Amino acid sequence: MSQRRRPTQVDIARAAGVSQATVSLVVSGGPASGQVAEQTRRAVLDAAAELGYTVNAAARSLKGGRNRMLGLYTFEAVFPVDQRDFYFPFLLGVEEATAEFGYDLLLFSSVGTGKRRIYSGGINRLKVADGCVLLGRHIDHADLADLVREDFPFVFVGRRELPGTELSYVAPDYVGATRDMVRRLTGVGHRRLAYLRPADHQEPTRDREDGFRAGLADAGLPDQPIHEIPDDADLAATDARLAALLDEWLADDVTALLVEPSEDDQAIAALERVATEAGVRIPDDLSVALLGDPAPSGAGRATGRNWTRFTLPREDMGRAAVGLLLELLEADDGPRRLSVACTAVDGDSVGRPR
Amino acid sequence: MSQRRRPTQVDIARAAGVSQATVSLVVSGGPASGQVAEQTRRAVLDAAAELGYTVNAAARSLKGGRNRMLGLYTFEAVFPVDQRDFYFPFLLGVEEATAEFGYDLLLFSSVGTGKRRIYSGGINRLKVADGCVLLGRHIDHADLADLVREDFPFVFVGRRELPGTELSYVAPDYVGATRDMVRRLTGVGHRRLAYLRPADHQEPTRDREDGFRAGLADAGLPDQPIHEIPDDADLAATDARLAALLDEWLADDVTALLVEPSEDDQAIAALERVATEAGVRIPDDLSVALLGDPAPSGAGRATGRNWTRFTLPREDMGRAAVGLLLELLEADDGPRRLSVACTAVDGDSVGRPR
DNA sequence: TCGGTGCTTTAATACGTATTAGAGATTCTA
DNA sequence: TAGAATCTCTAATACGTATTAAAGCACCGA
Repeated sequence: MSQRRRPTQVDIARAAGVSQATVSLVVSGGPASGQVAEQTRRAVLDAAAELGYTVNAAARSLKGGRNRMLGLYTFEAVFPVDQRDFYFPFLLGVEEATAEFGYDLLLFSSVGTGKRRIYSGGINRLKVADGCVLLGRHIDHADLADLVREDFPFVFVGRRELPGTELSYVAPDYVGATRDMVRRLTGVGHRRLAYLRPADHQEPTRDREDGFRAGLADAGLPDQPIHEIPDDADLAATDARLAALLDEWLADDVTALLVEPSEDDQAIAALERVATEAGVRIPDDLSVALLGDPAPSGAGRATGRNWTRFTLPREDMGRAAVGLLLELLEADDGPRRLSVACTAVDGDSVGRPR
Repeated sequence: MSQRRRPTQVDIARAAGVSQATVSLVVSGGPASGQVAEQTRRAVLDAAAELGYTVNAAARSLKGGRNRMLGLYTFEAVFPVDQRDFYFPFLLGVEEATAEFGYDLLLFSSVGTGKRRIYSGGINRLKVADGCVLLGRHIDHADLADLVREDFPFVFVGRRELPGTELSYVAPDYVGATRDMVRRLTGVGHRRLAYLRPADHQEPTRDREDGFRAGLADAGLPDQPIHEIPDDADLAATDARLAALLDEWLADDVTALLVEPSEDDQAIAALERVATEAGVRIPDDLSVALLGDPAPSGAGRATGRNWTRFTLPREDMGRAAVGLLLELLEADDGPRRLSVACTAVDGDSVGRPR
């Protein structure tokens, strides 16, 4: 009646009067499946149906080395409230693509990992999955080095560089998106543009700068001013700096401004404040476009303004990362990179030049 | 340097000059772990760290050990757009609690499983996890029976009954929530209440009825009318039926109505239509409270009205399910049940009696 | 010195599957 | 009709782990 134990291939074999190997041949439907006589095949299938046989995933993985599981490792907690909105689309894309390909998704909790312990915690857990998608800003470089050294297949969401190695990642096409944004501004008549970026000079920032220059070149315009906002300055200092810049721009007939959002969006909030104070209306007196999404909990969102910007194709990036990872599993012949187009968002912060 | 194959306990054993069994004792940290000499333990740990050892989940499950992984199996896709809002909080709760207890979460993709195929898919994948949280409305009873028969630890989100067995689940406290809602209505002066429920007579429906009666008893009121709305009727029929009921209630001096949301919320939409047509204003002429959340994509939400209702503590339920599951893993001594309190939501569909 | 007593380690085994070399049986070829 | 070719099936094995009975060892009391 109700067995305590699930029926195995051995049970089926006994019932059908064949060997376990034959059962395996029939049910796994592998390449050698055709060599089984129709009559035998039928007997096995009948017995399997009769006993309610199902394959044991653990055993199959053990034998084959693959688990048909993809991991998602996040360097920060994905779910906490203030991050939820930002990370969810990535998660969504990863989950959908994973399911589509018939894999299961293993979410690794980095929460409370604190110290890296080899067995229970730490990066090694990842390896129960066939490969891993990595998500999050604040990478533990030691962990990352471990993964690379051990030749574990993984794909980053977002561009990552590790000196001396080639990582696989899916990155937004910041160059193209920025170029398009410039094109859009010049398209409505702007001829003097300024560009405001955080002080730290990572790749995403450099890419946007390249896009900025390319956009200007497209429009046959000369290079235009690029300004930095220190990330760690206090509010007052930021305001003062921006006020000075604003004067400079107005004096210089700048009619449009590109701003790269930083992690806290201080600059964006400050800009809104300073402009209001100086009687400069956006977009009437100055068009402003953001080169990316305002920070999820940052001031840029808090202002309530619907900024003209481009937005990360987060879901697509998640999906693409899974695709890349599966390629990597298929043939581990080197790192994979992929650029995904950003989506332009019409806001109300861009108009025609005065 | 970078091995192609993942190091196993045998590799560690060789490196540390001990046996595989010793390695297993050290790294699995089981009950007999203390019997290993400190010096040996250290040697093993060092070798493991050196080689980057990680346990093979498949092998461990096959053997019957624990993985510190909890599964989340959904009978429908959790993420598809139209369900996203509804299921997400459960997922959130499950994920948070899982992480809190230091487990990882394995999301099983039921997507595309369609027919239960004997070989690749099916319910048995679940067993790579230590236990499983089950989520979703449309259960495959055969799958469920399998799980029970095999004595696999799982906890349902939502009350489930399987004839002949005792399942573990976390369920909303419909009795208490309904009782509170009645109390609230009688508290503001209502003395004649009516109760509208779908035709199918599942436990959740029965619970609410019990709560209704209890609430009436609390207020010292006699039993009040209970009406059914057939679930499969067409729109016109539903409208006609409701119109008739509305007349009846008004003639009977009913001032407040309790409605149990059904899967498609036809009744709620119909109620709004019929009331408008008859010139009956909600809540001025008739107070209406929902005994639960309107269906995620149903008409009840579409009306745009902010119904006074109670809402499922979805996140709490997810968390509680994980807690129960961990208890179950600790001591498999029988099914566990838990009731979670619902949250009252102030809407604008309830007022004082006319 | 001998048997006993903790203490530490190991050999052996089972879990359920996929694969491979080859064994039997049957049919084809010359 | 012998030998080759073909068709079916099976025995044996490996995958990596947890568990258990027992082995080895040092130390102790008698």
